[in-house]
Amino acid sequence: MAPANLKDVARLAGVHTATASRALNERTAGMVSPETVERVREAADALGYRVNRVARGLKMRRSFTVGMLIPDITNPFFPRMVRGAEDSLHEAGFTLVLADTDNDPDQERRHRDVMLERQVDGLLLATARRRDRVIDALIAAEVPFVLVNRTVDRGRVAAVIPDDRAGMALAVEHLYAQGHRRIGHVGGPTVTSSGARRAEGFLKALRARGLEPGPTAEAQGFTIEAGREAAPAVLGAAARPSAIVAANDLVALGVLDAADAMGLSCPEDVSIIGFNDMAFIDRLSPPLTSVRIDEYELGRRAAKLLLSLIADPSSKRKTVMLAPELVVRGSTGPPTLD
Amino acid sequence: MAPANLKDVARLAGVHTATASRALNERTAGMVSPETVERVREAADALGYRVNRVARGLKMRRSFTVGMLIPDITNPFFPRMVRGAEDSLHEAGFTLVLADTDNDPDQERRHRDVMLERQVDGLLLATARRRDRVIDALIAAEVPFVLVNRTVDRGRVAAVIPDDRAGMALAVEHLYAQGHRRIGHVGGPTVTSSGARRAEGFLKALRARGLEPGPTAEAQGFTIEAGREAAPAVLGAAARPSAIVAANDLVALGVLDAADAMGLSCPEDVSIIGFNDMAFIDRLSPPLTSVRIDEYELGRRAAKLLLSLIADPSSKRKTVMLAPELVVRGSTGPPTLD
DNA sequence: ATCGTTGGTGCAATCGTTTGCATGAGTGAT
DNA sequence: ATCACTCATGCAAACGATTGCACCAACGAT
Repeated sequence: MAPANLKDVARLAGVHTATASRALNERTAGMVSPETVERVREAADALGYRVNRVARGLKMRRSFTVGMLIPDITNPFFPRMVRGAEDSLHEAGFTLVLADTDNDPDQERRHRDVMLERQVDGLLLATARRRDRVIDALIAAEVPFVLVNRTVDRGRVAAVIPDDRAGMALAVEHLYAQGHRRIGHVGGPTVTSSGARRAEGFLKALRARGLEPGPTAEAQGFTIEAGREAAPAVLGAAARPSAIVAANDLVALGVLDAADAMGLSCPEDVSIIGFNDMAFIDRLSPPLTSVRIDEYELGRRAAKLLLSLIADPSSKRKTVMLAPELVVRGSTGPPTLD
Repeated sequence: MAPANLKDVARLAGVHTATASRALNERTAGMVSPETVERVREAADALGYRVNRVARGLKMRRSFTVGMLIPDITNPFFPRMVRGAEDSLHEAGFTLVLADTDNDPDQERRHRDVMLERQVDGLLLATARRRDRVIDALIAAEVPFVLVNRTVDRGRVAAVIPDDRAGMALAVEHLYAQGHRRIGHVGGPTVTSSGARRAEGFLKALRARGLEPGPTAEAQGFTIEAGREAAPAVLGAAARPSAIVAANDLVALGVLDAADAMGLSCPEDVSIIGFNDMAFIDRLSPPLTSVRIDEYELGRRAAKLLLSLIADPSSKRKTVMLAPELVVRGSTGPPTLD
């Protein structure tokens, strides 16, 4: 037996579908007499009526659905972010559609298109590159969207990102205070704002302390693997740094692996700092000192921003920066004198 | 300017919308002359036409959308599962709608309803309890669904779960081989099939070796916190076990914490085995010995099963069990003689 | 008694597709 | 030349809701 529709409810209640629709809708129930509302509600209950949101969406040209594109849910950085977004979305009656893109522009494009075809009311993107054609097209099409974690170089866009430069300053300051003077950096891909801004922030913080820039390298991705590959260039530099700031926690783990492979131990031979303070990073050996970003809040704020953009498309696109916080653990310590 | 619809395309190509629809659809393009198909395609390209899947879904009574309910994406067990499901779904042209329920039946019910209102073609549930009203309703409504990771006690349902009993046998055998004779268990909530089956499997494996059942306790959830709270009952038993098998990795971490708090070290004073072999569990200190479950495969198989159920609703509901594998690491070792 | 107002309801169009059926042109067999 | 078919296309009715507008009854004010 097919599920009941509005017409069935209306027939049972002895009213027109228009009246039934109004009676069932919070916003319009005031137009209908209280007795009728009651009668319609009873009929709906009796039939187990549930509104068909697809039909409603077609008519209202609003799907109450938001798409979210992330590189990879399997990367422990993202789940908290997704959860933050999901929670505020649900609170507002929206549904989340999720897709992973593996940082592949083709996949991003494809998923973006499918989501638009599904008439999502807006998009949450954690996949931005500094120059991003996928995003340019979104701007051109005037689709409401908010960038999360990463942003683009130019154009007024809505974004919620960590204060990357401030985070790097915290990291460098901590190492400086512990006595480190030769500090290296294993950065992330500079095609992303996180990679670029963190590298900049690192250099700026060094300069602020009057230190020479230490050896740096660029990891090809924000992954353990990429960190492992990039690290030797820094660890093996002529004047080996006594400390390394990594672009994020996964890269830091890669650096840790590389150090291990070179027979260097952490923090005795080299201190290492990560970025994000991912889940479980505190239980590794050694527990990683990291620049904490509230990932949940990142997602939550982005969703809220998107909702306001959807409600009022003419509202100002703004970039929100979340303040980082340093969490000191076992992977950093004073340099060994030599 | 509103995005182009089929009528616009048809007008530009000089044909009826029906013809345009057929021309653009792979399946029906054969009904239309090749020249017309070409003309319609060009018109569609020129206008940047994208099909409105909401409208299509309404007409076809198929949304090509699948809902997935999980307890909490933030729990490192789930991301790989979600990813597995997502990948096979996308491959088949379906979209994934995700929701977290925090193991709260009310939330499960609410999300289930919203998803049905959104006309999802089927549901993937990682939230099952052994007796589950939410699921009973799904059966009654004849909605295609597949359970993942956990299943229900009765009724023919489609499910993809790990072979919990076999997994526990692997764990117990390993400990036995290392010389352990007094083995305890910190189980998960027995309202779930995982909790119940693993506890059963544990006892059965002991009996198979002719061992007395060691001390056991039931954690209130599959979390570190719950493991920490339940562990003392086992660790503090009159005859302290030399090894403990935990219901999953998070519970194992809780047990580890509790042991630590009691001044016991692992694996010297007590060996600990987890279940699932979650991401990063190999990098903790000590690296956890665990019963490996292929989480990605769990999600992938469940999605495939669901797709076949959607394609043919009358097809047989079957339970697929995935074989576990033991991964031995630093948290287990021979018992210390005393 | 008349008129304007208000409140409740119904009518019908509409959102953008898909699809069963009708139609008409062209083709080949008889 | 006729008939039966096939092929390509158009027509119009859905799918299940929402909503602007029209309508009508009741009511209070003058």
